[in-house]
Amino acid sequence: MSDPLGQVFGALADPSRRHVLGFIAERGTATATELTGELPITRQAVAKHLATLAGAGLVESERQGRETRYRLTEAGEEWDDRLDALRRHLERRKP
Amino acid sequence: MSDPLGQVFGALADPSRRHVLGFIAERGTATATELTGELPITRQAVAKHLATLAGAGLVESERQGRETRYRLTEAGEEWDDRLDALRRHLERRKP
DNA sequence: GTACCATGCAACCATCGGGTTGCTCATAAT
DNA sequence: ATTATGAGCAACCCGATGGTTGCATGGTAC
Repeated sequence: MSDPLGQVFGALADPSRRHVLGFIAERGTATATELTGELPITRQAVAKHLATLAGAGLVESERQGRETRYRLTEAGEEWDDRLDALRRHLERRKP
Repeated sequence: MSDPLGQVFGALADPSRRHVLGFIAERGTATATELTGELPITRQAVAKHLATLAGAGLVESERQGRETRYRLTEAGEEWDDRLDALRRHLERRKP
């Protein structure tokens, strides 16, 4: 809908989605079923989250045989970094 | 609900809310009714947006007589700056 | 070829979110 | 004292969202 910033913020607003982003970031790549083991939700729910992240341009997929591997886009990597920075920013400023 | 980052991202996901943030940023301070003139929505809708922004810690209010003036918190100012930077970031990388 | 495994798709459900209208309350302004 | 203005409920509407279950499909492995 032509509100790129809105889509990105919307995507990052959900904790599961941030977790997914972080997990892919440290693994380099992941599939929906792999991610499912990491979260207390079904594979289909994970798939939806991945679709949202893809819609926001943070993640992209490539089908390899019977599985679909996701990896971060450049924007996704930038945001993963920013998230780290933000978390540290919060830690430092709170206690 | 103890997901500070989520609340902030959620707050920033909405264009009206980003507009409100920017408007207060350049004015220094604003009331709900003032803001209403800036957006195609009712005063009550604006009030809800302000409540959301306040909940995310981006804005704070102070009642002065019969009006309630809102201004940015420190976090709010930081985010307003980051938003500017992000927009410029997007402009530069797209065309 | 048969069985298995990761996906994809669709319907459905409950909650949330952005928005509205309508009314009351308190503080100015006259 | 009356009126006008700004704010604060509360109830309601409806579309989006996070989640589920159930089933169909297409590769892989035997």
